[in-house]
Amino acid sequence: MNTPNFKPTKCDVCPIRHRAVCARCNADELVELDSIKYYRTYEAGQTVIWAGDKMSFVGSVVSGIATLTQTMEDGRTQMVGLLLPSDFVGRPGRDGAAYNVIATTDVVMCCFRKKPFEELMERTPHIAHRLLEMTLDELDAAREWMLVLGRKTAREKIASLLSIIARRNTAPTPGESSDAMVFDLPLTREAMADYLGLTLETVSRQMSALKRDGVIQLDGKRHITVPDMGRLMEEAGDDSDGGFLI
Amino acid sequence: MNTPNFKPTKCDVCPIRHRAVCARCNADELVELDSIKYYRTYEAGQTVIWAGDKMSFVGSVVSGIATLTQTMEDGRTQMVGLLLPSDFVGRPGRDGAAYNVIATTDVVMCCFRKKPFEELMERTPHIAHRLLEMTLDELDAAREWMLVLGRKTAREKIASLLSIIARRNTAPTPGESSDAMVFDLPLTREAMADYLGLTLETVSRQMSALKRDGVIQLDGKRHITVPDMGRLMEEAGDDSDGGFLI
DNA sequence: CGAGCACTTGATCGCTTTCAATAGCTGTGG
DNA sequence: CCACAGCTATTGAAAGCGATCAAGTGCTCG
Repeated sequence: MNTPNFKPTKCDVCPIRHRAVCARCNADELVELDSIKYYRTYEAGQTVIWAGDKMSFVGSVVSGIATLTQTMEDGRTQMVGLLLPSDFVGRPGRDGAAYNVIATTDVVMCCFRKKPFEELMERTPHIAHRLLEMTLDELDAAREWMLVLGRKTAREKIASLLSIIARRNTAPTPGESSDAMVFDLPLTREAMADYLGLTLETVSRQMSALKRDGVIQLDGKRHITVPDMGRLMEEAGDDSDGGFLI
Repeated sequence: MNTPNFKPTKCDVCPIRHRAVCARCNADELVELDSIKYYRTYEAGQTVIWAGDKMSFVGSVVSGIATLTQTMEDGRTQMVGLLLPSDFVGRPGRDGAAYNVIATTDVVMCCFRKKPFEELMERTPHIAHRLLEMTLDELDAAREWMLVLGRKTAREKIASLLSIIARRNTAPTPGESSDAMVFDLPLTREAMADYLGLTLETVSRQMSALKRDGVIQLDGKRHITVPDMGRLMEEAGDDSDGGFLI
C-alpha cells in the first residue's frame, strides 16, 4: 500500500498548494487543514475506492494519475473522470462513493477525514468557494467530454484525447516550433478506450492511422510527438485556434 | 419575447423556492435576492443564450424546460444538459456563455444581474453552499450520462432517457400498481437524438421497438405509459432496484 | 527460453447511420 | 371544404463504421 519513497510535506511547499481545494486558504486556514490531513499512497493499478463503499475521507491528488470509472453489471465500463494532481476526490455531504477510483500510476493523495473536513468547510468560505470553482470546471470538462462521446468519430475521439493530454502537459520542445508538443501517454490503450467509449482494438487502429498520416509520431507505445498541434486540433474536430481559450 | 400570461411572484410563494439556488436562504437573504431579481419569459423554440455571448445575468428556470447544447462547426450537436424548473443557468465568475440554451417549451426564468449576484454570493454562504450542492448533483448527472453515451446501445439509451424523465415526473397513475408511470415526453425525437448521441431515425425505430415489445405504450407521439418501471430499468441496463437510491 | 502482458493487425459481423419515401398533423388560403 | 405547405415522425433499403473474434508481434521478467 505504501510507495516507500514518499515524504509528507508541509503545505507551504506542497506542489499543488495553489491549485487544489486549499488554493485560496490563508496561513491560518492552512494550519487547520494541516491538522486534519494525512497522506496515503497507492501503487499503479490499485483501487483507491470502490463504488458504493463508504467513504471515510476526501482529498486531493498530490502526484500521479487516477481514473474515475463506472461499470455496468455485464462489465462494460466508462471512464467519467481523469484525476490529475490537484484534483479533488470525494463529495462532501455524501457517504457512499459513486464511482470507482483507480490509480493509473503510483499516486499520492492528501486526505482529510470527511467529518472534520465538512465542518471546516462550513466555517471556511475560502475552501467552499474553491471547491465550487473546481466543481464548475469539472462540470465543463464533463460536458465537453459528452460531445466527444456522443458525436465524434473514433478518429476524432483519439485526436481529442491526445490534444487534451497535450494541453495539460504544457512542455513545449525546446528548439522546435511552439506548436509542437512531446509527452508521455499516461494511459494504456484499454484506459483510452474506456475514456472514449471505444474498444481497445479501435483505439490501436486509430493511433496507427494518425501515425501513418503524420499527425503524431510514436516512440515506443507511449511516447508521443505532435509536430503540429493545429493539425491535431483539426483532426479532433475542434477549432484549430483552441475554442474557448479565445 | 413575452408570454403574456405570466405574473411575477413573491419569493415566498415561488414554486421553486425550496429547490433552487435560493433554497437555503432565510427571510433576510430572500429580501436581498428579491431586490435584484427580475423575470424573463421565452417562447418554445427561442434561444435563451448563444454560446460565446456575453452573459449579463444568471438565473433559475421557474417553469418550462430548456436544453443546454454544444454544436460543432459542421452542425453535429450534442445536448449536455436538460434544464428543469429550479435548475440554475450561468456560471458566476465567467463572462461568456459556454453553451447554447434553448427553450424547449415556454420558459419563465428568474434572473439576477450577474455582478450583484456575485457580490451577494460572496456575502451569503447559504447561496454559495446551495450552488455547490446543485453543481455536484449536475456533475453526477453528467457522469451518469457519459456512461449512457459511451457504452449503451441505442435501445438502452432510449430506455435510460425514458426512465430519467419518468422518475422526475413522479406522478403515479391512480389505481394502477405503483410501478406504472404515465407522462408526456417534453422532447421531440430530434431533441432526444441530440440528448443520446443518436440520429432521430434511430430514436424513432427504438421507440417503435419498445412499443412493439410492450415496454411502453404510446398515445399519440408524446404521451407515454410505462406499465412496469422495473422492466424499463432492465431495458436501460440499470439495476432494476434503482441503483444509487439504495 | 517461455510466460504474461500490452499492443497491433486482419477478417468478418452487425448496429447505427445515411439516404429516401411516406404518413399524420396543423395551419393557411383559395 | 379541400388543397397544400411545413413540420414531426415512421419506415425501408443500403452503406459504413466500429465491434467482435482471432492471430500475431514485441517487450519484460522470471
